[in-house]
Amino acid sequence: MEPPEIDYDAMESPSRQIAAWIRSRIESGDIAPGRKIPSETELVQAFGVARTTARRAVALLRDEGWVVTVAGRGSFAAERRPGG
Amino acid sequence: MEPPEIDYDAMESPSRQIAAWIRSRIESGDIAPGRKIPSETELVQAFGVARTTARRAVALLRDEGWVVTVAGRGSFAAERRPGG
DNA sequence: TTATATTTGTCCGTATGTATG
DNA sequence: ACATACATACGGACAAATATA
Repeated sequence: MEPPEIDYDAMESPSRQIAAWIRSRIESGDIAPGRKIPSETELVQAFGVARTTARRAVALLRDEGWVVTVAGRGSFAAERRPGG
Repeated sequence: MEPPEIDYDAMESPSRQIAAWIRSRIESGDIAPGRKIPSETELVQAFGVARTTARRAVALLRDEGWVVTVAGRGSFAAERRPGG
């Protein structure tokens, strides 16, 4: 699935737009539970954003319970949906 | 028994996946107490990983008490299970 | 004793990925 | 945006321990 372009005129921040895209991939099953989501570097390249922005997007998903982060390895789709 | 393929997108690191495979062989009795586990070189060939990774897998099992290592000879399934 | 092969031990450096300040 | 640290993996080189011919 191709990442959408960031809309810098939108009310939603770039980091939230990226988070929403990853979240939709998890919800649709494109990224199955326990599977790796794109790395920060890959998000930077795919969306053309700063690393900080990519990190914030992943942090949002982590705070929401959508992903689990393992230091040195990456972030992975949670085994169960938040509130599931 | 054929070694499983390493899943590089899984949450579990390659070294832990290899350790889990060896551990299961010991637990099932496939590798009896005192018997030799695969050498680092054999693990490298079987899983297609670097020796560093194979060594880490064995080190994990050693730390957990599943195997005993003898320099120049190899690693062997412990006589008794960890915590047994 | 010497030589060779196997296996583990110990370094080196490079790359990737996340954590923290 | 940057620097540093940590975790993990890859690849290579050589040493030490062990076993066998």
